Parts: sequence; structure tokens; C-alpha cells
Amino acid sequence: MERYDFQTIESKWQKYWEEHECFKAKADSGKPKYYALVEFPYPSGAGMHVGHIKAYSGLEAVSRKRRLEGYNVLFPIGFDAYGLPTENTAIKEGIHPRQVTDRNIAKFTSQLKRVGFSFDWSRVVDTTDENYYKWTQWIFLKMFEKGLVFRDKTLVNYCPSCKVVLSNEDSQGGKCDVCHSDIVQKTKEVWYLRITEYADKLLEGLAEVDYLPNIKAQQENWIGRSTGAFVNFEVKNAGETLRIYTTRPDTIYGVTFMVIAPEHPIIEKNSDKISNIAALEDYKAECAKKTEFERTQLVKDKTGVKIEGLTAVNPVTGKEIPIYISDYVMMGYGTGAIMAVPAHDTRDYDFAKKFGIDIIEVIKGGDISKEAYTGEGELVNSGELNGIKNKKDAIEKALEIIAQKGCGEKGVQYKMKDWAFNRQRYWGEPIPIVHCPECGMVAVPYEELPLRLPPVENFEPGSDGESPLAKIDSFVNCTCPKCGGAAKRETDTMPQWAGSSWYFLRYCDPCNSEALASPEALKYWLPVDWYNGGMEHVTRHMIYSRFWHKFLYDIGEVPVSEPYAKRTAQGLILGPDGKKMSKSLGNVIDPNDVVDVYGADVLRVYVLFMGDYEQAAPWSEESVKGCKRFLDRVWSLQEKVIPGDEYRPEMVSVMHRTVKKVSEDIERMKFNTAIAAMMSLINVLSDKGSVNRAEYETLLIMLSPFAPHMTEEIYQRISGKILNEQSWVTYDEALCVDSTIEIAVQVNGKVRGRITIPADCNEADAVAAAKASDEIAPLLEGKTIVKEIYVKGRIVNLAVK
RNA sequence: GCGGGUGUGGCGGAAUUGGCAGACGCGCCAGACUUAGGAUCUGGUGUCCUCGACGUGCAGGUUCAAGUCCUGUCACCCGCACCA
Repeated sequence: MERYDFQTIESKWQKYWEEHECFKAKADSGKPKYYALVEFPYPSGAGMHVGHIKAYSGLEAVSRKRRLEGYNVLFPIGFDAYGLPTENTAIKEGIHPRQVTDRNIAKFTSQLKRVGFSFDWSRVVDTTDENYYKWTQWIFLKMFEKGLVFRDKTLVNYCPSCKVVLSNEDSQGGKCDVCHSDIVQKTKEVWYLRITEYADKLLEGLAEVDYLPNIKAQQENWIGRSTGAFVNFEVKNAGETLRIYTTRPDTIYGVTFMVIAPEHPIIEKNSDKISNIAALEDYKAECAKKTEFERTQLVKDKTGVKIEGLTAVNPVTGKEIPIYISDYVMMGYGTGAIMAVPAHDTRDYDFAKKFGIDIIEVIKGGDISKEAYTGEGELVNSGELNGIKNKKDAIEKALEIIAQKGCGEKGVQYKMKDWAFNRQRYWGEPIPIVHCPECGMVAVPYEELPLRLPPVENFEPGSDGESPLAKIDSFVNCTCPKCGGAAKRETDTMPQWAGSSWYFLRYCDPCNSEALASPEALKYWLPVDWYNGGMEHVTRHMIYSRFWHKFLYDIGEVPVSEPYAKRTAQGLILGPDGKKMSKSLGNVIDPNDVVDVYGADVLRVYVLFMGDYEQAAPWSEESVKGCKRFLDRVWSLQEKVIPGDEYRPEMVSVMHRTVKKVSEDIERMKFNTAIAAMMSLINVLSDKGSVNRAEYETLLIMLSPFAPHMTEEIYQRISGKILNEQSWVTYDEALCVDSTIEIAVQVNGKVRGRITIPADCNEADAVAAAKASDEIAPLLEGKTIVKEIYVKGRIVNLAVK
């Protein structure tokens, strides 16, 4: 028969599906809904990556299976199109980022369609479309209204040569990515979203969702909740207190000094009482110059300066202790000040050793002359706490004492910081705020949204860390919506994470001009039933979007509190050399090349077969060929079709077993073993030399989520029907086993023979059969059987002496 | 340092959760068909010498039985990182 012509046949079915709107999700179908979501791509100029194919092929298989199972499936796609690379390309080519974006989206679209993904193309979302970012701005204003938006100063990476603020990614190693000059830390006033207000809700919400355990762990870690105590230390002759945060109030008797961050306000406030103020300022300036690189590389070497003129008093012991500044304490966590317990904290220990400060043991168990002891043990040198052995009890009692003395209270801290929400770039959503000299920060009225990006000639970065929008007078100068006076627009744009924080809501109702989506659509489709994406997005993107969603839930805009019922992540595809694919290593595989040579079905089967879906696996051209062979064998089975509306008797159990295996494995994302099971089935059928129609149709339906084009074609040829309109195949647990089975017989744990017994054989019969078998009987002669074990359907083991 | 993960043939990986280790695929070897084979088909393929022994990073342990459970240990990968 003719060879499988994938070019013709794949485009034939892609056209058919499109013309018949096979994958369009309809809100009023009467079927149960299923919302499968994949992370929408950033449309880069390089085009699609094989990683995208793997990321989408997983839920693509699930979606196709769900449709055959009778669900109304929403499987959408869109583009997260704002961002720096596009802007840089535009600058380089001297064209507008809009043009670059449109060009890249067109490229991605054609590539995705070529692979035959069953996306609902009528719901495509583009974050840079004004009908979309209108609602991104709308949500921002709602947050502004509810007090979740604020301005604050922060240190940013600044390149003095390019005069531009850089992200951490663009300033790796303390050098500017563009001109390679040294980055300095610069204070700048920027926008923040108060995500920390939602820290507890984000943490608690994890209890009600089905995320992979490691994903939950990463989110918990990112939020980083810790419980402890705030304690106020009186600062002598300054008339104020120094507030610290500690997770170990039980070690308060071991405090021998205090450390505050170099930027701590108490220094400036009391500069008149400090005799070495110049030294402190020098140190502070030195720290500001330190790059991220130096701070992390020089972790072990503690530096600092003692504050001369101020001392603190331990509120529990009354002891007077010195105060130091050091950059190992940061202003951004806790209160920017700590009580140092060198005996039981490695950082404090290093610092104390270097500065010759006392080290007092308060917990027994270590040797503090050698190193800090951070384990548990009996408390000593600790007044009323002495003798307590259990850490929890000790903390409890210490909190009691602190409360009694009125010098502190229980407290909670998070590692998660408020979300710095701005970029000084053109290609992003304008922040819809007006700065009025009279009224301060004023929201752009809702009816004026979208606040459009001005169409300008020159969108290169501004100077002194300003956005390019700052140069455009017609954009900047405006009237205050509140008082009508002259005012200036905010010129920063939103970060890339903004548009992706709610795109899954827009898919539910992508063309709505009255709301971000209609309440009916949201009620019908939410929550997302299954969300799959990369491990690199499980903290930032997922926490940001859960935060936005929870906010929208609180103001009544969405009907459920958690956006994603289930979240999984796929592993990377590595280069053929086993290293992460990168242009510089020249090990990048272009999915187009694979489609050109082998076809879309082969590519899809391979990315799912290459290994455990959740694990990284290297690309292998040879193995791609193996998948090609497999599909070719499925194709050539057409020559061996015989009539039959039911499975042949000898095929019943293997058919049912395979259907069970494939059905279950798709749900568990074990696509590799699902495909392996179908390969085994092909081997069985090849050995038989024939396949009947019932068997073939079942195989085609099982395979269709992976290789939809070929299976549609064959299905139509052998049955005259459309596979996509059929139902998913079912199995009967009782028919999965044969009536007789072969099991192994062990003697003293070693396999010595095998017997064939009825599947429902009882223990006595099985053991008897084992003992009587030709291979086993001789081994038992002259021996005593001490124990007989029979595991039903698996094994007989005879322990003999 | 903290959190997560992974170690199984020449390679990618299976193993119903304590029950025949190496499914399935690649590669390799042999054969068939061929003018030809980098196409296809058939058979073989964990290691070691002959009987039967050894084999899941390493060392112990529990068990009739361990890749799987326990104790210790090593290596690699990813994320966060002076988080008080």
C-alpha cells in the first residue's frame, strides 16, 4: 500500500477541524465543562521551541481524550506579548514593537497550527491588545482603590553609562548586559502591589488545591512564613527603643550584642549622640556600592562597624550591650534589626568571633568554643527558662516572660516581599495614574480606559532611569481628573507579569467590552480544571496570578477563590548533548525541522514518549525515528484488517488491559508508558498477522490524542466515520486478565521455575502445583518446607531447609 | 546553608507501590528481501566463566522476598539564599 503522506494528510485534517469548528468551546452545550490551561507563550522572534511542543502536548492529549469522553472542553491559547526582547528588536530594526509583536504572533500561530493542537482559535488573547490591557489597567485601578497599590523607595540596579534601570537578569555579575560597565545601586521611588497582605490567604489556599507536592513546597517556601516574636530593646540615652524580630525568643539570655542594617533610620535620627557617625556613613556607602554578586559571593566574611555612643538594654536580663551595623542584616526583612545570639546562630557567631564579642551558651548540646550550636537542648544560663529541654516549650515560656515585661509580642514574618510593579520601558501597559500637584496620585477614570500607549517615533529608553514615555510631552501633560488643574501622567509601565496574571479569566469570555469577562462565563468555566506549565513559573507567575485572582474574588468579580484546581509541570527537553538547549551551545532543536522531515504526529508522540513527562530528558534524533516506525506500523496495519465487530477471543484481555493502561496513564501524565502499551499492542497484532476492525478502531481512538492526523485518516478509511465524533473507549476490569496465568515459583527467594494456574487459583492449589512442577520437585527432595507463601496472581515462594 | 528532585544495561527510560529487575523505544549483533540499504521484515542483546553466580550510586539493616521500607553515606541537577 502507499506510504503515509503526512504532508497531505496532516493539512487535510487540520483544515477539516478548522472548518467544522471541532475544538470550539461552546458555553451552552449542556455537557459537563472541562477547562485545560497551558501557559501562553511569549512570542519571541526565534519562533517556537521544542519545549513549547512538549508543554502543550500533555494537556492536548488530555483535552482530546476529554472531548471523546463527552466534555465541553475549553483548551485556549494566547500570547503574553509585552516585554523587553520585542522592544529591543524593534529598536534594532527601527520599527514599532507593535509590528514586531504582530509578526511574531503570526509566526507562532502558523507553527502551532501546523502541529495540529486542538486549541480554540476563536478565543485567542493578546496581552498587548487594547481590549485586553484595558482590563489589566482596570484591575490595577481596583487595587489602587482598595489601597493595595503604593509608592516607596527602593534600591534598583542602575547602569550609569546607559542611564537605565536594569532588572536583575540584565545585570548578572554586577555588569550591565549592554555596555558591561559596573552597575550601581540607586534609590528610586517605584510602584508596589501589597501582595504581602495576601500572604496568609495564598498559603491557606494551598490546602484546597491539587498541585504536585513539590510545587506546593516551592510556593510555601517562597511565601516563607515564620513565627516568632517582636521584642523592643531600650536604647540608652536615646530615649527610644530598637525593635527586633526573632524566631528564637528562647535564646534571649544569650544576647550579647545587636545588629542593625546599615540603612536603619535610628542612625540618622540619633546622629548627634553617635561619636563615629562618619565611619558609619562610610560603611553604609560601601555597602550601597556592593553589587548583588559581591553580597552573595562574600557571604562568609562578616563586616560591620560598632555604633559608638548608643547601647541597648536587654529587656529581660537588664544587661547593657553594644549595637553594630552590618550588611548581613537587611532592611527588607523583619525590622531591619536583630538581637544577636552568637552561641546559637552561625552568622552571629562569625560576627562575634571577628569583633571579639562575648559568646554565652544558653542551650546545652554543642561546643561553642568551636562553632555555633543550632540544635535543641536543655536551656542554661537563662533564669526562669533554665532546665526546659523542649524547644517549643522554651519558646512558649519566653514569649510569656516577654509579654509580662511588656517589651514585645508574638509576631509573624514572610520572606515574600511586596511586588515591585513597574518597568521604565515603552512596551508595557501604561500605569493609569495621574500625578497632580494639588490632589496627589489620582486614578485615571474607568471610562477613560484603556489608557493607550502613545504612538511615538522614538521609544528608546529614557535617561536617568526614566521611562521613554517621560519624553513625550503630549502623553505626560494632562489635566487632573479630580480638580481639573494641570497634572502629569505616570510614565512607568507595568511589568511583564501583569498581563499573565489574569489571562485565564479572559479566555472565558475574550471579546467582552463591558467586563473582564461576564459573570455567567466565569461561573461556568472556573476554576481551571488542570493547569500545566514550566517549573520556573510555579513561584512568581503562579503566586502573582493567585494573588490577583484572590483580590478579584474579594471584590466579587470572580466566583471561586482559587483559580487553578490542579497544577502540574513538565520537565525540560535537553539538547542531544544532555545540556540545556541554548543558542550559544548550538544544541537547539527547531520543531519545524522535525515536522518537515517526520510530520507533526511523530513530533507529538516523541515529545511524550521520550521520558517521564515531569522529568528532563535529552533529545535523540534516533528515538524520533523509532516513533516514526511505530506510526508507520500503525498505518500499514490497514493491509491486515479483517472483519469483526468484537474483539477476537484471544485478543479480549490484551485489548481491555491496554485500554485501561492508556486511559489511566493519560490521567497520571505517564504518557510514555501509555504509548509503550500501544507499541506492545502493535507487536501483538503484528505477531498475529491480522487485526480485526473492532480492535483497530479501539487502537486508533486510544492513539488519537497523540497522533490525531493519522488516526483520523485511517479511521475514516476503515469505517467511513469521523474519529473526532466517536467516544473514548472503555474497558472492563474483569476482562483484563486471562483465565489462566503463568507465575514464577521461588525457592528461598530465588526463581527456580514457573507454573500455569487458573487466575483465581487458591493458595493450597497454587502451592501444590508449585511443589509438583518438574522444575521444583527435585529441589525439595530431602528438604523441609518451613514456609509457603502465595501472592495471588504473582508468585509462589517456598522457604526450605 | 535551606527547600525540592534524581542516581537502574551502551543510551532514553519501565517496574501494578514489598512479589519474576530491565516493559517500551533507541543503539548494537546476526539473518531475510534487495543492484544497493542510512528502507522494511525476522531473531538475538544486563554482566561474568562452563554447570549458576552476580547485578538498581555506596555501606549496613528489616523480610520468605527489597530498585521499592529503615539507618548511615556519596554524587549530580533545579530553586531560594546572610530571612534573624
